[in-house]
Amino acid sequence: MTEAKQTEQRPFTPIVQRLRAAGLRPTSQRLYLARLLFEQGDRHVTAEQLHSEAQSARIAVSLATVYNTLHQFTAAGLMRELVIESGRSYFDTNVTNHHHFFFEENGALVDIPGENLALASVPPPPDGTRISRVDVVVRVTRGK
Amino acid sequence: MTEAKQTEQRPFTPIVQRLRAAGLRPTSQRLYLARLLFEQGDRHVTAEQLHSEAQSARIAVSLATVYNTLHQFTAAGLMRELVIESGRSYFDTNVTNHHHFFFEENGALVDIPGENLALASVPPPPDGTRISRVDVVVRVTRGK
DNA sequence: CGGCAAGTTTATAACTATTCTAGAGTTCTT
DNA sequence: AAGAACTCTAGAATAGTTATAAACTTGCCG
Repeated sequence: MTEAKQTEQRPFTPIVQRLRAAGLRPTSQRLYLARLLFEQGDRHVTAEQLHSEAQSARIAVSLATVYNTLHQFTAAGLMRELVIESGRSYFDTNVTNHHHFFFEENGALVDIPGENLALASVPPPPDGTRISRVDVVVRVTRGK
Repeated sequence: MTEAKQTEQRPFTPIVQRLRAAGLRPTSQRLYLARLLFEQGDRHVTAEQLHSEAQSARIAVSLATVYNTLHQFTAAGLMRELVIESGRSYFDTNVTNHHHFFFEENGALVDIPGENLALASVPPPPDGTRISRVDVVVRVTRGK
């Protein structure tokens, strides 16, 4: 069994390190969720989506843990939370500078790389404050 | 009573017309809410806020009606709905082209006039779609 | 005006996404 | 190996919002 465990665990190594660096214990739930999140390119998921994806993959993890984990990953800077529609939060695995297309008909999100959308001028933040982030959402609908 | 009613009703006239133009019957609930919304400059309110404001002003209107009214006004183009934080919607009485500062510490919203924030380039929308709106949220925190 | 159809309001129940709770289980350190 | 700290979980609780169905208004027609 030791052998099987090792080959199974090898892909976790880099993730274990990311979690440790973020001050999070590498529990099995976090590791499995991290793999779902970070090993297939940039993703935009809701907690419910990720939970049912985990279920399908036979990963035993409760919905509460999915929420906790998404928030911890977000706090650690591994993800970013996006709120676009009332009633649900998306979590984005792409934490580089970028923006989004939002498809109003089906709620889908697609990245717009930072270099494809330029802000010519942003007004100075009010006194005593600083800009923590600028979010641009380009809403699109079906139509000519 | 007729006299008092008339002087009291006069300020409603322009609003009555706006509602009629939008295909909405000018009921007393809609008229009172419209006055709260449109007679004090640009506003960003949540349904709960508007409801308690109405209560303070001794306007008998249920929370359900506040929600209905805000949605109807939004559908009629008199307002715009903004979603920035999970769990609550803001309704904005300013429907001209503009964006927002969002104060992360207290959830306040402040308008940025359209001419103060320029988008140098927006990528073309995916095939078969068109841009219905671009929302820019500049998040600010307390700090130097 | 009188009265009917269509539209509106309301209290309340229902719902959805999310957070909380407290006890059981896991991980880390020594 | 053992205790402390942390984490997970089922289920209850919460918040904001939407649905329901009955009562009430409004607009319209004669």
